[in-house]
Amino acid sequence: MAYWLIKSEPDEISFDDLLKAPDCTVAWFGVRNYQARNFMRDQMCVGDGVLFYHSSCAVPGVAGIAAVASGAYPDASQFDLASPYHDAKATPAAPRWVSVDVKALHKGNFVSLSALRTMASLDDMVLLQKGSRLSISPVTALEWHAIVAAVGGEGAVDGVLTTV
DNA sequence: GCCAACGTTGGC
DNA sequence: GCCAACGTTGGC
Repeated sequence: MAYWLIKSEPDEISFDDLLKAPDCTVAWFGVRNYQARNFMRDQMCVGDGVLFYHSSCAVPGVAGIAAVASGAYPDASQFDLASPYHDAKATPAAPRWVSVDVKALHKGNFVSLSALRTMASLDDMVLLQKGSRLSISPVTALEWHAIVAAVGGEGAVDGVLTTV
């Protein structure tokens, strides 16, 4: 059982989009960073908790709580010539990039980046470190519980995430 | 739009 | 394997 924060530009996929999707689930594709890929490929498990973060927008912050809903599988967009995520060096026999499915669990309070920065328990959070650009970053249990409490999602999340 | 920080590429 | 140049991220 692990916890993660994933960044999305809300213009591309917002937390509301996730809630509107079938089964509140979307494929998380387009990650083109090796460290983030390795987290998905090697460590993410079904039932892990996910903080869904809106980046590159007017008010960045945690927009909702989600869960990992699949193991890693090849990201189809790497083979798609028409996709901005196409990768000429990837082949179906030797894929480079992976996706996981992400399922929305609860939308509560929006917790802005500036609010996160005021929370003492988050001083060491990867997201808040200077120059941190990882689109997927690990979250400690302490950080998870502090942010879920700020979102107001304890009830909705309790018992939903599985123990792996 | 600016710019700091970081990742990737490619020549040597 | 070094490292300069370049591209990207993302807050402001």
